[in-house]
Amino acid sequence: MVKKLDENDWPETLDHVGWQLWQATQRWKSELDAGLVAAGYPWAAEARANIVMHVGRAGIRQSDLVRRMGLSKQAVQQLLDGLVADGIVERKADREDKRGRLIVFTATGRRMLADSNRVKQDIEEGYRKALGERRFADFMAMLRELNRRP
Amino acid sequence: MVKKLDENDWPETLDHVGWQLWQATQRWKSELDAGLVAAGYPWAAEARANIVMHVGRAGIRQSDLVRRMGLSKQAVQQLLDGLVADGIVERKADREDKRGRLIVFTATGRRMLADSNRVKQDIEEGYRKALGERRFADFMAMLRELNRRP
DNA sequence: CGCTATAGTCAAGCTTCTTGACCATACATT
DNA sequence: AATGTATGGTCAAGAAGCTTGACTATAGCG
Repeated sequence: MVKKLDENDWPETLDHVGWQLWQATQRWKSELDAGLVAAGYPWAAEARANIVMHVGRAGIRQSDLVRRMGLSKQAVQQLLDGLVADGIVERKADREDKRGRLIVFTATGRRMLADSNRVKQDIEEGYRKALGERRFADFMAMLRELNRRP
Repeated sequence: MVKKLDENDWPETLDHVGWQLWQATQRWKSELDAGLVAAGYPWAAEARANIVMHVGRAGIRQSDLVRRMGLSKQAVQQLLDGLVADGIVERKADREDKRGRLIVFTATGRRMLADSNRVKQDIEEGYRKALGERRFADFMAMLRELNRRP
């Protein structure tokens, strides 16, 4: 008979904020991936898809992407190469800085943005249902507070 | 003059649960890494360090690690190889299942576990201070609720 | 003007994780 | 007991993801 591990059998070290946060994030990400794959973006689970959520209607600077994502600029560059090849974004010259490149959505990209917003709303809906409107609002407020700390 | 992006200038798509969760998790992880590096484990930021927090005093099955970490069994195996080489854990035969291998801490590993628990408590202390005891408890409760959903 | 910081590119390589093929033990069915 | 299938683990090869190093071009400051 194989010993079955149950909830209380796990090592005591495990129940801390970090683990709970990690689990929640993993879960959110995999729900997003599943939703986008279902919406017709089979590569949604790949690394370059992470960039999409950082590009707004106004476009974003490559160097700002680097800061937001916590990756090297070369990594971001490579991920962007992929998205450009997919026809999701394109690099435009930045008028205010000749060194810069502005990343903007193509028509396909705008469609994907809309789709992914829809998926995100669906996921969030699940959170609201689980916690209730009021507590969900509190939850978000606390997350923002934690992330804003110096 | 380079255009400076401020808080309100970010694309509207960004302020969702997933992003906040991702940020919080990243931050927690990097605080843990920094703490462990400071405590004398220079490889704390590397992938194999993630395993340590899953090994309790009683040890854990390799296959249970696989389930908990969301990686392939081969990946877990490789990470474990690293930890064994570091002298942090060892593989023992599992008496209840001759196929299984039990991952247990060495003396060095137990020391690291203690150190990392200390670091985690310090980090959590920061969260408690930021939110207050009461709200932090709520926060954890909500995280657990979200993670327990079917 | 010259100096330093910033934005981006190209190339090479390491780390991390995956897939595929495989062996041994366990468990269920008959 | 005999057989089939699921589970636990290993070995090997390779793809994905990210890094470091070396370089070019523009910006901004003294």
